[in-house]
Amino acid sequence: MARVRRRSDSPVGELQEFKARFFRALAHPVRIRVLEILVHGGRTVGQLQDALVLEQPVVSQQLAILRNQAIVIARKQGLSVCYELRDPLIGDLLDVARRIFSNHLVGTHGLLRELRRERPRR
Amino acid sequence: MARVRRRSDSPVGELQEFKARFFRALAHPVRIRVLEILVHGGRTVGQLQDALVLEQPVVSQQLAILRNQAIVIARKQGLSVCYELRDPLIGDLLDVARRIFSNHLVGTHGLLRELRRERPRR
DNA sequence: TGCATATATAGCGATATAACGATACAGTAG
DNA sequence: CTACTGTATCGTTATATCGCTATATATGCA
Repeated sequence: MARVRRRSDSPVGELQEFKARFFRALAHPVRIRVLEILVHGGRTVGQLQDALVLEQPVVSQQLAILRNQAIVIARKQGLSVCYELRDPLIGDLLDVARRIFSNHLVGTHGLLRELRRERPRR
Repeated sequence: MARVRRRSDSPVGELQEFKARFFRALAHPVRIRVLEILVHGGRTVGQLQDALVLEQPVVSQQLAILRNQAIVIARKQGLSVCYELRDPLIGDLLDVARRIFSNHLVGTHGLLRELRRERPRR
């Protein structure tokens, strides 16, 4: 059965590929945590390393992925490198995501309590 | 050099794993496109198939992934199955993402023009 | 120059995800 | 029951990502 295609129906294209790469960059627990920390301001690699309790190469590697998608930017300051969000909207994105999880997790995991503990920004 | 950990520094945990799984479900061009369509209302698999110009198993498979993360829900209506967003906030999430891309793409790809063409919802 | 600190990248095995074709299942009609 | 339509799942191969270790770069200082 041949279906009729409306003008507004557009197939999957380059723009969706681009967006998918962006979301893929967010799709890792360490990178999520990094962004949650950077929402509160810039941090050096060493500071992130301590906060995350991870080996240095792990942190640098994940930061490189975020850098490649221009989600964070790096500023050299002396011997260390300070990372920050390229766009504060990233914080908004995480907030919306948190609200979605909050709606969804009601009654399911004990994760909900932990989620509630995360304070809304500002 | 031993660094001091602040009380507010928490390592990567289960909650971040959960969030990462969520973003990973978004991290695919077909799934992005599906959600962009579902923002405007429920669609059957066949309707999505036509809009996306893809084989049926491809569409079902991607829908299954979105279903597993409870991003969409399925309602049977007669012979066909209608999918819709579980939470309208998903649309908000895509909007914020679009604004981030818009900031970022200025002057880079010709993708920007295509992005601008996407009308804000409501 | 030589050394220490801070960060970045490379190499590699294990695992996961993607793409694609074939097939199975569910509901309705006859 | 059989056949048909709409949807879901399976199986396989190709590719990408992860986690880890070793190593490389870059900067500051003696």
